[in-house]
Amino acid sequence: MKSRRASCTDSGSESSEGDSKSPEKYETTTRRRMAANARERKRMQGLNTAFDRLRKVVPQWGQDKKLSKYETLQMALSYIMALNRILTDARRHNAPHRQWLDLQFDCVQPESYPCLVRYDSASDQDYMHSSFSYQFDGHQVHA
DNA sequence: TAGGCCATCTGGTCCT
DNA sequence: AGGACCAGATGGCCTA
Repeated sequence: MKSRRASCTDSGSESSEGDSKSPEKYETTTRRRMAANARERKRMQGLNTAFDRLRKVVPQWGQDKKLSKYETLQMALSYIMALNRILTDARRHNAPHRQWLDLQFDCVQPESYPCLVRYDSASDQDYMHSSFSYQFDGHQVHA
């Protein structure tokens, strides 16, 4: 792991704030801050692990450079929409394996994932529509 | 060298 | 009280 912020110690309390406190209070505050920093690092590492897992299942079209976090989210959104569209079209055209497709289709409906897809407002819906097709370096997922 | 991306620290807020 | 989550600030690394 890269060590950033060489000027900042892990205590993070190089300021003169502690000067006005008793040594005990200062020590307690410092200890809590260090613990909080460690938790935050761990939380962010978990978040980055999740981003890495997402990158692995999202199309990259031969991009040698890994997608940024923002690009990963946009690509995932478009990718999900595209897959949904495929299922919808296949179902509409009465494709072979209709039963199987119906099952898959039901599984990807928004009501099956209320925690993942929610339109809390009209603006949310507008945002979804505006983000529907994500363009990345000339590539685009049409959905 | 500027700009993009990222890791880390930090203080605030909310929740248990 | 303490942990989780969040957003702002800061500074390092990398690339065009």
